[in-house]
Amino acid sequence: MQKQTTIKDIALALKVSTSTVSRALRDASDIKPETKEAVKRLAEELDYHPNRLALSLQNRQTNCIGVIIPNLDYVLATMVKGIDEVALGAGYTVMVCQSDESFGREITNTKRLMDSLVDGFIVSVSSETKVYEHLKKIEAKDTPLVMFDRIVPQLQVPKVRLDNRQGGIIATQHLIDQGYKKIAILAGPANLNISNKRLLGYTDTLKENNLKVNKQFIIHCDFNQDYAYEATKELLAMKNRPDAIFTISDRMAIGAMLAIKEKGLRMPEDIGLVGFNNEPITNLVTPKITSIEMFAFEMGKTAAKIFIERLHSTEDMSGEEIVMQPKLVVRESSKRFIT
Amino acid sequence: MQKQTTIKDIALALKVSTSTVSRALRDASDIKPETKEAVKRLAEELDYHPNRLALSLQNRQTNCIGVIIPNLDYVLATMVKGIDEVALGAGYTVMVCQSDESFGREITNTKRLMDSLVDGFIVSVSSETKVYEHLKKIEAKDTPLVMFDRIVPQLQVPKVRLDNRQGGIIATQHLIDQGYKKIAILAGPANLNISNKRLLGYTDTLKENNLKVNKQFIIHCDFNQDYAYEATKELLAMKNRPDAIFTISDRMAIGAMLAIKEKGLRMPEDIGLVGFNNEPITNLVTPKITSIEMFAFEMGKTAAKIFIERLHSTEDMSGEEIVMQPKLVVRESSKRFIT
DNA sequence: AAATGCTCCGAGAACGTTGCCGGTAACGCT
DNA sequence: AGCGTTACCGGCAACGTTCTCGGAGCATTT
Repeated sequence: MQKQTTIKDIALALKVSTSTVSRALRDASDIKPETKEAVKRLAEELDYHPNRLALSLQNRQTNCIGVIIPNLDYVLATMVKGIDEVALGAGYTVMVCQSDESFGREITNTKRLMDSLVDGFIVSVSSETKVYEHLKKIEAKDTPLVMFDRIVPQLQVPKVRLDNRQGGIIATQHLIDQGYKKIAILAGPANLNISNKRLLGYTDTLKENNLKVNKQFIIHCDFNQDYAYEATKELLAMKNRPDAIFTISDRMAIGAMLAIKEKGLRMPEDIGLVGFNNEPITNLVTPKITSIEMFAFEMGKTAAKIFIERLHSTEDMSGEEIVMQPKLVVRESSKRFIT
Repeated sequence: MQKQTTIKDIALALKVSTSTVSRALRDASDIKPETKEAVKRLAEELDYHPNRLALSLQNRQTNCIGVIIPNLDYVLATMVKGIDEVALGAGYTVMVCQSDESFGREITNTKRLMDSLVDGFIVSVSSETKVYEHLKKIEAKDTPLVMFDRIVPQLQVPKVRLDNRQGGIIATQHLIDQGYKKIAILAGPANLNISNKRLLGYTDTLKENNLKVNKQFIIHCDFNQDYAYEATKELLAMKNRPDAIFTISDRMAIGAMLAIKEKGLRMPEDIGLVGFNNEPITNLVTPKITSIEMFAFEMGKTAAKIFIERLHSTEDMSGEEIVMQPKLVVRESSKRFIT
């Protein structure tokens, strides 16, 4: 394709060896100032750029980070931005690959990047991922791997995650404090750790408050507005319907909201609603939706920092786990009492 | 870092040459079936993966596409998804780099990827980009470059874009048809082509309908909810305020909506509002916002297709320009009459 | 019996760069 | 005069892969 100018071209033109050119360009010692100047001038003139491929092949590092994420929704995009910021600052380029919530594509992506294209991975698993051989293989090859947000607890790698149980707790406790008694939860995919931890926070809080845990009120469904809409319709059709719904994402909260409105119920009077992620949209719909802030940008930055630390440190960091605290943001959809 | 198994390891173990191993792995001819089998078995056993770096260095192609985008909002994320889909299918990996609307970072990103890391670029410029030397340099080096969405007309490269003028026309004509007479426009950054083309459609349509173009009603501001909010407040504070606002993005429409609501005006009765992009949020707020669908996913797919075509074709494609037609989606914020 | 053809394989160069080693010249010191 | 030191530079190997070329060994043809 393109005829790149190489170190050889410069060497030939200046009648010196490639070694000398290399030295000059790298500001190494052992070089006469005049030669250095001449080389640099010609390099500038010919618009020389070092071939990163050759460099990487030689010193076995690419200065690239592979970021595998399930999609590019608001939260993930924000996290990626955080990763990007730190990575760029540290001289790394990130390769973002979406698995599109597909296990198969997650595997394809990791495999492709594994072949010496990246120095390591920052991963958040897809909702389909139930088996982790591809991730184990990464660490088995001594390639740094850091997980964030949708982590896999049983893997011995550094992790950055939200205190999801705590998120479930503060959401549920808030609803209870507002006088709701029959609280349903739209939990995410059952094999996702974040789902289960938020669900755990929910059940624990119910028990804590001596409220019955009703299995019918626990619904697992995809992170998807439409599924949430359907699930909510079913919930509301019950003879003994819930008087509050806690959804594990804002997208699902939107779906729930649509179903609630369609049914003609008022929020927060007839039914309470709490989402998760604190996306901007929660502040724009009517009623505004109470949600849980998870500091996505910070989480992305932290993940990248940990990754770079892992990359340069020789000691074992597999136990490292950074847990961020969520924060309740109360809005109209659940505020019955003035507190 | 990791001790990769190479073709050499296999050769050594099997007491054959690396050439033979290479042949076996590539299913080349000139190889005895038994040898091939043996090599393949051992490769499997040792979990051999070819070093993409070495391959790329050798045949001067990386099978990577550099995608430079200004941010990762809904529209761009959707486009990236489209690019991803086509690229993956064609055996390419994409490197997504956000310039974060910063000219400096756009340059950094292109430079970094230029150094033999990608086979070419798919680019949408930042809102700060007013000079295009970095993009010219790409094509000067015979590296394929395709622009999409936020294109630069004066560059001789294949382009995929929306018919932005047409978008401006249908939005403005719709408002006129609904009886609005004093239509303001929140245009984007003045140096962005998409802004000016949508603006052009707006002014042309006003003239077409014998309506006066009021310079005070044309406001350039960033693609930003807050700026749009402020700008709208100013518009509404005029003695002779507009009775409709056309914003060049939905994010700006949201900002405008907030200002309108704050002022106590009703949509569509007191004032009409039309956005651009047809993001899901337009359908969720109250009132639902009329918008222009731009088929972002399709545009992403097309850009990737054109890119791959450009990559493999020898003939000049610099004149290629694919123009997609926008579509008006009428919602509550502008519908005064039943049509 | 010699020539030809086929099947299979190895050696070596190349891609662009750096690291290591060695070498030459000039200089100062005993 | 001989030696060590310094400053500067070139040669070569290596990173992992493929490509081109040139065989060796054997069977078939003339």
